[in-house]
Amino acid sequence: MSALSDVARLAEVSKATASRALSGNGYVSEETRNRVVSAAATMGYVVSSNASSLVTGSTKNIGVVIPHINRWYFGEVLEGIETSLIAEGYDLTLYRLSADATERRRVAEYFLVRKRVDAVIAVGIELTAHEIGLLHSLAKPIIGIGGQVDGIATLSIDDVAAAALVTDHLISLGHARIMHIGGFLEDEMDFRVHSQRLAGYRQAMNLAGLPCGDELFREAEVSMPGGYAAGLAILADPRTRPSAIVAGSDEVAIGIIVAARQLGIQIPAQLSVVGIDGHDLAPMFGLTTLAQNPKMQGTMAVNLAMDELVERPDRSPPTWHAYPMSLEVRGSTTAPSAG
Amino acid sequence: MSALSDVARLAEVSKATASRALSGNGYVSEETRNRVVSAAATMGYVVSSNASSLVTGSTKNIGVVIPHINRWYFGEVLEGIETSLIAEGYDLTLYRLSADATERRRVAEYFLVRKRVDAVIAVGIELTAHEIGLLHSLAKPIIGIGGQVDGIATLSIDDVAAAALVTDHLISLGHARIMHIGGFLEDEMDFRVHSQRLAGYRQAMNLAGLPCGDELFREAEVSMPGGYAAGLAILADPRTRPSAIVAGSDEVAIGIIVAARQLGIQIPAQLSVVGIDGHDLAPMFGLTTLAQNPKMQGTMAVNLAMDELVERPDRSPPTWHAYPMSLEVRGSTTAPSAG
DNA sequence: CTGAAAGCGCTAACAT
DNA sequence: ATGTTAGCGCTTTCAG
Repeated sequence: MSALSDVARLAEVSKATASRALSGNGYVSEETRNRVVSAAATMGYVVSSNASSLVTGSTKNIGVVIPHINRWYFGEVLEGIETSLIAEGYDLTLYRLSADATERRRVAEYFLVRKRVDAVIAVGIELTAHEIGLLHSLAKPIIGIGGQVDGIATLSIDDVAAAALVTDHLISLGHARIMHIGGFLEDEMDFRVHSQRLAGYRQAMNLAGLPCGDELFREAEVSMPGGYAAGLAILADPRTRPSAIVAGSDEVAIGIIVAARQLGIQIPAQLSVVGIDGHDLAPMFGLTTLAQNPKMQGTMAVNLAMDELVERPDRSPPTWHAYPMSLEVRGSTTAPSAG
Repeated sequence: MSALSDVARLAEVSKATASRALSGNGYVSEETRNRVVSAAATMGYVVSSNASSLVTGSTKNIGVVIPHINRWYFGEVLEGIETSLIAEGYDLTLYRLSADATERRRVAEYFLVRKRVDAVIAVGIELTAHEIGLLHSLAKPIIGIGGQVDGIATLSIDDVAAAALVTDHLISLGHARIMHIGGFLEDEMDFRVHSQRLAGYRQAMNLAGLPCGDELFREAEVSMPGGYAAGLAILADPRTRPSAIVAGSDEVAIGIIVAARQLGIQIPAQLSVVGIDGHDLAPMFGLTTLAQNPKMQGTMAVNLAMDELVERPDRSPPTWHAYPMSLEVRGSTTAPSAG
């Protein structure tokens, strides 16, 4: 496990010159550089990031805090982050944050603060003022994905508008009895995504003068089995069945579709279902969805983090970054046979 | 950003004593320890892992190398790893390894060697002899999940036996025309999982004296859309349609089921499908599967890594770890109406 | 039980 | 353009 001093000795230069030659900081003659580089190569030398970080203060490592790994949206975001980070020469240290308050404190106060990371990307997690203060006091950039938080730059779609958009789509097809099956409103971790989508649905329904009371809303676990269970429960009775459903997420929507098909309900002839996300399984299930690109969100978050790292290592006023991708309804839903 | 010296000053002890009090190494009187600990608490002191690692050589960080993040199996394994690692007080640095050789080299030789990690867990990736030699020469434990590799401890199911088991299950139900839809055999990253499962299928078919030629095998992308596309292509023509399918993975199996249902094929009356994995969506799609528990595999890999870290920091002969969980067929498939 | 001192491997002034 | 020097923040002998 050779050290810089070994390389320097072999190349017959000082440690300082070897360091400059390898890192590219400072003047080194072409010839010495070559000598050092090839010396390093023959010895299989790689810098100790610990030693380097200790003196420079930069770790070339970014912490990603995320509530789930194996849910489609989060997996996509994570992949996007990973790809962009590697391309920038950064490592990614992963912290899955559960809803458990104790564990959360531990991650925030202990793991993230150990000088391990240069910046933090929080996905789908509404950081507390205390957590943000902590990171801010360490002059560590924080980027949020999936919602808005005071004091930090965040990247998100407008969930209210998105839900309103898909609801409008169903209304324009002539549906009148439209249900919303969304996520549990008390899910404490996220950026109120579920309640905002519910609000968007209700906003569109109210504007159209259509009913959207509690009997037309149901909470489900944000997953295919969650949507499936809700679908079975709701669609079994033909008399109370809605003609269309706005699902809180594509995973829920797909679960509903599977349940509907199992009950012998024709889609879209007897039931229209729309979701939000742009899940790659949407075409396979004939799902109409409002497409966003979570992988791209991950990439953008990395870019944002890089900007903050480079341009404002000192704290300056935070910016709100609206998610600039265009959202468009993908897939089509024919008009209902019975309104 | 207080340092140990600040804590020491506040507690009116030396840096050495403060270090001992906080880390628990060495003798410190109860009273001094309390003084130091409370001083640290009031200052919000957290050790610099860089400085600490630099002198101890241990990073309390484990590198996880994985080919995909957003595929069910890999996501589950990753979650298991993450949970267990956090519980052990370790961080997890994530490296997604693509099939691209250049990128792979870079990750292996650069990222993993920078003294950032104490050990490596490779999931679904067949490390090359060179890569293993590299890690070995650094005395870094490596654990593999999902296959076997000479020279390192690995955790895996017996893919041949698993595929034979589900195939036998179909044979015992009276099926004679059984197809296998598996992954691309040339997928260079993995531990030959696909070819081993194909071998297991053929072994069982041969033993039963049933045909299993090339016309009964088809490669598909290991995903739901991959299985869906293969299913549509294969099941469209009733004359060539098999009565049962052994899918290479549950995701493929679910894709096939969705395709079959879309084609109006009754499952299991007209077609039986079995998979391997124990996907949590299996019940929802009425899929019979051979259950393993990838999340548990992740946990076990962490335990294994911990053992190696603690018990043999020096290199000693590697062990093969067969995956000890019992595999059982879950779900049921009724007998075929037409053999 | 506690303190002084050395040094992990590197980078960044400061000299030359 | 290169070398010398002084730490980065911590752990760990070695004394006491």
